[in-house]
Amino acid sequence: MEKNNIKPTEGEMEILQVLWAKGRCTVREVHEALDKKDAGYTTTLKLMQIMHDKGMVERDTSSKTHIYNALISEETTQQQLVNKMIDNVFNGSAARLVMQALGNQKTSHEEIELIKDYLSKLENK
Amino acid sequence: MEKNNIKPTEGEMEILQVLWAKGRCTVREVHEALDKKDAGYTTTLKLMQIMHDKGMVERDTSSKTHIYNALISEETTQQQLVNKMIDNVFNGSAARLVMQALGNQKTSHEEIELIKDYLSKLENK
DNA sequence: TTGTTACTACGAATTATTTCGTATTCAAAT
DNA sequence: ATTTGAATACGAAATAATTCGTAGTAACAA
Repeated sequence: MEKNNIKPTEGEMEILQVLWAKGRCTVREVHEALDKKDAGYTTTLKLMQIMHDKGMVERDTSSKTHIYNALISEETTQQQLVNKMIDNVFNGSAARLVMQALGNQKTSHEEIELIKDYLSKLENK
Repeated sequence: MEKNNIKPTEGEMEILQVLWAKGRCTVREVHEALDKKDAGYTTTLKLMQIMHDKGMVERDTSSKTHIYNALISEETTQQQLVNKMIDNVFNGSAARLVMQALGNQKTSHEEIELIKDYLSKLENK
């Protein structure tokens, strides 16, 4: 039984996005990177401290300005959230999620090709 | 500008699932149908009343036992949630969500064929 | 040394969500 | 008629998540 109850909140997801994209970051860097800076700096700080308590991120406190780094992997987290959505929202059918995802979004031709290749690979294994 | 800020909570989603699957239902029917009956009957009741306040469901109160019915469509709701997830979790790439969804779930051969057909249709329009 | 600035720590207010207890009402059975 | 059972209404507690204010501290420049 693994410790797999990591369920980032919405606010935590925003921060994880930044950490995954940019790697090691200070709180300020994360805060600046957040699109919707609807909240103040200390809010971002507090959130990241909570994430640290939860073990989602690690931090280097050797200098005054701490450096944060994601500890949970992007892939694993995405997988968990997708599986949860398939379950909660699409009654367990991955295919229905896929079609819903592709139907509405304007997906580029290249992306579609990419997916078809991927599907072929899936079939042949 | 439409009124499109419907963001069902997790609890609300569970109830909507039931209503979408079974159509018009009493509170008791919904409550029984909920897998994880971790909460009592009045919790389900209260939740459905709140959903009514929010305009997510309608209800027929002509008899003592009220009959509830979903007002927001399954498709629209799924679409919103998927789009949100593409944004929040997959940095805007629908293709990455799709692959993640298919990679891990054991998707049947038929489902994959279905999706490939769907993609072909998408391309030819 | 003394300010000034940017940072962390952290308690607490605010808001959202879930949960339950209790009062009340209606209907059906006794 | 009275009791009993199942339903609704609704306030309020419990829990979760976000937000902010303020205090303290380190670094660095004047």
